Amino acid sequence: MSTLTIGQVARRVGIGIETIRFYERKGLIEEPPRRESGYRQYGEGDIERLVFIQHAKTLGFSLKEINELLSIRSRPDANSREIKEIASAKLADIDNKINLLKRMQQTLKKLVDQCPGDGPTCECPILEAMEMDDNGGVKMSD
Amino acid sequence: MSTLTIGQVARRVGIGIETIRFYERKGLIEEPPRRESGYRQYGEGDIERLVFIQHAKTLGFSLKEINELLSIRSRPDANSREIKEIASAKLADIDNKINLLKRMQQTLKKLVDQCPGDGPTCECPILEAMEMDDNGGVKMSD
DNA sequence: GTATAACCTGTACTATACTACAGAGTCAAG
DNA sequence: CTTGACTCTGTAGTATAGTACAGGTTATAC
Repeated sequence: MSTLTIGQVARRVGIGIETIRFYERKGLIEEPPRRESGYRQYGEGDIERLVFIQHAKTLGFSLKEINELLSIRSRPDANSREIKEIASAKLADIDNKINLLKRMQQTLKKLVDQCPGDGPTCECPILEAMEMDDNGGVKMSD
Repeated sequence: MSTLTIGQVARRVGIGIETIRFYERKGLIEEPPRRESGYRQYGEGDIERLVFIQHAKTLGFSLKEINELLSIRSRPDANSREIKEIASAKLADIDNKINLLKRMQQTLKKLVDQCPGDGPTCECPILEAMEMDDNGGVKMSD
């Protein structure tokens, strides 16, 4: 079985060398065997694991959560219910983030539309909204 | 004119004392005058400024951006166009974040729906999606 | 045989937004 | 006058996810 150096792995996965060592320190990937020189020796399994990490990241999982997913994945008696629960929680998480952002979007869009985009800032509805204690028709709280 | 201690300000605005000092260090609020003892003396203007900061935060502005908004606000010759530009940029920013999250949401929802929530993890479509190099109908890239 | 590319460890720094002390001094109530 | 609450400065830690060296060793190409 051929082995890969850290640089080859980095290029194949499309991440930085430092990132791989960082993941190792974080326990996301195992410490690989070393050559006599101390150089890390990786195999195809490490590539797969790193690709898994990248994919999980694009789905919104944090490194901590990815670590959990990985340890479930490597437990032979693991049930897919465990994975589904984590994924569902993440989905709820994403829903909440979207809702929060949508509220921000709505409020801000209203203010931007109201702003003439010219004239003194003392009449700017955007600033006014942020200055006001009780608010002129625009909700500011979460 | 009455003055307020940092603790009184913190209570009125609903933030921590340390946060106020942190904002001072960051230049978001000015260094207030001091009593002979060294105690900070705040006025109503400081309360308003801190409330402004809180409101801007709920609209999604970072402290750096809030600093910009504040400095524009305090410039007498400032034009509301400057504010509108910053707000529009932030709005575009929020739109992008929402779109990214929506893509995550879609992909993840599909996977969660496909997962039986029982059985071995080797058959879990969520894990499979993250493992695969080329993907089984589910897009993983941004 | 030498140049240089790649690798090693360890530490420190980036950004964001706080939060938590320690140790000392001050203020207000009883 | 004492006690406890409050405030001061300065430093360090939290979480997240890396990135960037310095200084030294090893591998590889010519």
